[in-house]
Amino acid sequence: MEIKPTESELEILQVLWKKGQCTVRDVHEELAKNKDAGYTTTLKLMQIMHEKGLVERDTTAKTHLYKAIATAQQAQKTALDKIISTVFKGSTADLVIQALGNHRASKEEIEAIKTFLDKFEKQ
Amino acid sequence: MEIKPTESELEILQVLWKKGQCTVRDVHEELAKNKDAGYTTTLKLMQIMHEKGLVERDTTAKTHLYKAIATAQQAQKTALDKIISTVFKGSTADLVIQALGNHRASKEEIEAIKTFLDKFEKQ
DNA sequence: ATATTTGTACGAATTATTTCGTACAAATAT
DNA sequence: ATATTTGTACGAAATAATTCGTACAAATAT
Repeated sequence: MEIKPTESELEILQVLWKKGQCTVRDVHEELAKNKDAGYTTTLKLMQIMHEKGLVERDTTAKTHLYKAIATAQQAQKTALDKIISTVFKGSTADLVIQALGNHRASKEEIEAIKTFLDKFEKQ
Repeated sequence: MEIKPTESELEILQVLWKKGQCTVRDVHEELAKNKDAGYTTTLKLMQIMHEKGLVERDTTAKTHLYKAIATAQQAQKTALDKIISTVFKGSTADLVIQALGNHRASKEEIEAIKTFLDKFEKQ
């Protein structure tokens, strides 16, 4: 399934992934920490996301509850596919090496990756 | 330096990175392979990119020559920073593992990555 | 019971992005 | 010399994304 949220929609999805089911207010409050926009803006965005099928909602109660439909994993895959093809000439290895070079990972992270690679190689 | 091209601008940058200095026609012809838009559309975009400082151009001759200002590497860094923070909760390791899991790399690529990690770890 | 608060709906303004037509100059072909 | 082709400039339309005001209903507080 293709998941192609806009910039602002992604901000909202992040909150939903982190906190699970949320009211508009929950999301808005969270966004307000780093950003400054009106409540109805968030509401409208979430309504649009619902129309687009990015989120599902429970309208049983007066205060609606929203939930992301795609998992963070799916969004991660889409985002990776896109940048690998647009800025990394299709090379996953390039991306990995850049990523490790720029954002230095901790020893534990490096170990985790090596373990992963070993396991991977055995197939 | 922050490099934040739009979707279409990125398509143009890809061509410039691949081919180096280009005329509008060069770029347009390349884009036309996968996409279908008018010549003046490409021209206009490249003019806007010039205004924004994404490309530089040589207007000595009648036919102008364009060149990307940021390197592909810089754009790669920006793109990585962004998705690591937006979809990978800040974890580079998560990104690397996802990337390797989804798009299986060849044995050579995996070796390259392991070598890189070893070298990296020694510091 | 009434006023205030908290919520949704939705139209419309604003801003960003993309697309293209038209004007016109320079170069090239006939 | 003149017509055609190839190029830039630029305004403006079309589309997409974001923001917000206003209306109104339900819940809560006074």
